[in-house]
Amino acid sequence: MVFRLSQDFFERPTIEVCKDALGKFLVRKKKKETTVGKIVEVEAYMGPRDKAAHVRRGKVTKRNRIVFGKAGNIYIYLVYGMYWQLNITTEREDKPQCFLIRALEPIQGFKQNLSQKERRELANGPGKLCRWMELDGSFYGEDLESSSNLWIEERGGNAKPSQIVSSPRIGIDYAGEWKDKELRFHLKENKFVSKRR
DNA sequence: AATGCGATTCTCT
DNA sequence: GAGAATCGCATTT
Repeated sequence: MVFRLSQDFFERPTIEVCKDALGKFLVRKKKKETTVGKIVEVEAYMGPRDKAAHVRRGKVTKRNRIVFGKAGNIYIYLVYGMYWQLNITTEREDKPQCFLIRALEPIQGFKQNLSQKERRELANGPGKLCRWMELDGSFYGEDLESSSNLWIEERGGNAKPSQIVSSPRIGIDYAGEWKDKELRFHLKENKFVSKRR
């Protein structure tokens, strides 16, 4: 059975949401076609005490304000002047946390004559999956429970705990003692996880 | 008003 | 493995 995840899925402890998000399907309805990708890699950002998080120090800014809102909304921002990063808010308003989607296994919405390698390269990174699905700042604050353009589906079958691998997060070496915490989760031996270690 | 850099990716070596 | 691309935003002056 197939159904869209509602807010109560996201309004839970971020690490649980991360693990349960693996194996779910991100659906992006464009004007002419619909793209679908299986979520295979995510990272948790644990709020003000997390030195890698944008909400560290607990200060609300123009960029991070949506993280201080309710769960199940899109937090999307630009890094390095060119790459969008797709995050989803979790927990209640008093816990400004979120998770980053780092890689998708493309399921639908790409040329059928792609080579295995080309399909692997389509969404195996947080910037690349946004480029593929044409996600940008216009999606800031989008509500996954009610949006007609973007949502997450369960299609039966969740990832078993034995299939989930945890590791340190990517690209946050500045985060002090938070640098080594295993807050990155991906599906074991999945060929579509991002390259960087 | 100015500065410095990033939750990345690509190219070249 | 190193360096460039490229700009909005947070922080400092």
